[in-house]
Amino acid sequence: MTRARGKAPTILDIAAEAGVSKSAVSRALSGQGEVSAETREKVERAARKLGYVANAMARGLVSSQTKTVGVLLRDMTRPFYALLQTAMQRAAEDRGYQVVTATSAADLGVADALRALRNLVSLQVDGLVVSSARLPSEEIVPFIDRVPIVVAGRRETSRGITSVFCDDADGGTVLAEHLLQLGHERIAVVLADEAYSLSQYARGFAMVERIRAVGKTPVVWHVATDREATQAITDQLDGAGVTAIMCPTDGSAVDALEVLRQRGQSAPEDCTVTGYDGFGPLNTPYLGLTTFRQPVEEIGRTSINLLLDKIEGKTDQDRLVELRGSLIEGRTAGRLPRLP
Amino acid sequence: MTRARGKAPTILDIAAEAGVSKSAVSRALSGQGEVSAETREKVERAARKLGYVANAMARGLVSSQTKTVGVLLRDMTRPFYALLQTAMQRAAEDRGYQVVTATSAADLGVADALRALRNLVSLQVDGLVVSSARLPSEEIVPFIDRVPIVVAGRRETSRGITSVFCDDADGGTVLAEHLLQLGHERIAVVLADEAYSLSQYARGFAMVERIRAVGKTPVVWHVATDREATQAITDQLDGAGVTAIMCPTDGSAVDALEVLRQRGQSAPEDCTVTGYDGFGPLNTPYLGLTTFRQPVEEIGRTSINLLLDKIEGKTDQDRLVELRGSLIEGRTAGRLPRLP
DNA sequence: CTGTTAGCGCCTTCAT
DNA sequence: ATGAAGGCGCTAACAG
Repeated sequence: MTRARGKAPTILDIAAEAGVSKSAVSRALSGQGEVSAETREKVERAARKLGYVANAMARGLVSSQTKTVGVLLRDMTRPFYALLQTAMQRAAEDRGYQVVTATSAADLGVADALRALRNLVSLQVDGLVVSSARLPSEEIVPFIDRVPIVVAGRRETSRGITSVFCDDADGGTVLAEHLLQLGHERIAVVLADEAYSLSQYARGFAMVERIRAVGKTPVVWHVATDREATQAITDQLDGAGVTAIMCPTDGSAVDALEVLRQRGQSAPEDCTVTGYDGFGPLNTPYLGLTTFRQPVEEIGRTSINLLLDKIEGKTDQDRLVELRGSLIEGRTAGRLPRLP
Repeated sequence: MTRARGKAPTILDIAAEAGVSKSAVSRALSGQGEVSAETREKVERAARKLGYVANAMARGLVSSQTKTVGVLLRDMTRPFYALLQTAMQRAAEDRGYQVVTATSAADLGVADALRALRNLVSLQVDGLVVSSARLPSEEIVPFIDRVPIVVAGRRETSRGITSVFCDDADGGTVLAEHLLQLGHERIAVVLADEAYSLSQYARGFAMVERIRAVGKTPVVWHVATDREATQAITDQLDGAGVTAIMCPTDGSAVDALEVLRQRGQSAPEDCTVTGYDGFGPLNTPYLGLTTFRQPVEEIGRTSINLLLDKIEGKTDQDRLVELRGSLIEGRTAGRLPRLP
């Protein structure tokens, strides 16, 4: 029942049209090898006329390089990954590579991630950027001697893997320090489960550590994921006597603000609230979140550049690149407010 | 300088390892054709042992179908496209297809979009979903008899193209009607340029129309893009005497709220504000935006399903699928407030 | 049920 | 500078 689709023209069709051999066409179109100006001209006209588009499969099959890098992302609906993707795309494009992205709809489970990874490898990508805080490194290792790999967004020390990530400990420490400077004595930290996100856990852990380091006792509210912050805060805010709530993401910080709002309270008058991320739609002056900005774009750009350097043999070294973010002083954190 | 990368094993290696012919291997691994349980067993063991991953290029070259659909998106940093991507990914996965996404970093210009489109075609995708409100249909047409195409997010009437989109006129009308019901007499509409976004323009236009239809005069503030709403509102709010501002997106609605906040005002007490989209991080009860929700997930899912139906020859018909969203009554719109 | 054979579209020596 | 020929890894007819 399908409408007859015109078979895509091949170099043979062009060769016939232009009255030259297929190798001449190949040379003219790929830019490799010598061709006379006249031949090139004829070939190009024929190609345009027939609407020729090279078959990347056939090309990749013989040349065993596809000028394509595979990117495995955890979940595109999170601004972090969306921005990462965009930054990578741009960086790759600048160096003449194409990006093929694989994601699972929801959070990528290990099995899904592996399948996606195999698909990418199957597509003969020249390199791989893996950014899925959940995929254990053991699963990645089997691929490292088949294709260069860069892990983005988390520290990865396996031999043969370069990783680019943000120093979560630094961010958590800086934020906690900021609140301590503001005079807060009793601070709640919403701590996400390690299994859910290494990064969220790391930054929260650093906050806790920093608060302890100055002799104060943090109030730790464990949550499975940052999306459950609302529930945790609602349940435990009363009587906790905290003057500040530190959240693992900007999204959960907004949730915290909502809990306060429902009680007729607001930040920072009644309680200080901090987030973490500093990008995306929530990064708006209207909300004015006090948060820590992750250098997403830089992570993306750096990842791609290091990967392409590896692919092109410009370097043989694995590296650990740790990027730092910066504190954003918004309006949701203030000096120690009156205690209830 | 590159570390020697182990050549990927081919079916020949597996055939040797398993002691069978390469076609037996092909049959066993691809699931096509009959194979004895014993052979299959041997082959699978060998494949696992050697870490075999099929070469999608070779496979696609001969079978001329790749079980891959290409998706061209305008800009991944916008939640709309990110969510669309995710929904498509999920739908495709459910039917055994892989999604290859192409985007430009910034807004996809026509030239970029075309290049990306060619790349996708070059990869021999079995079908294409195009979602770039800017790419003129003339540019798409040349591809329609090479590969099935679905346009997502905008109405497209060219022969051979199925399109799935949201009824922006309906959304704009519903929102405007809502405000009129609330008693607003003088309403500002922030209208984005048609060249920038057909959708944003269409919904704004519908708002204007609806307001006129009941004999009132809308105050139209033209902007090049929704991202410039802050400037436009700041410049023109004073003395405009409006009691409500209708914005083309939720992002710009938040910008409007910020303009009010800087004047010590707020919605809906001093001025009603509405957005448009109803998804992503801004869709949070804390903001409580009165807005119109676009059925992004549904657009994505439907697009993929229609595309795959076309690919698999289940249908030969082009369709125009118009989906409807729904009004979200938040807290930023209220009854006619006191006039200043 | 299995092995043999012929390409898929392209690039790449090798002659010319 | 150009054409002829071989093969990349795989599937899909064929025979057996």
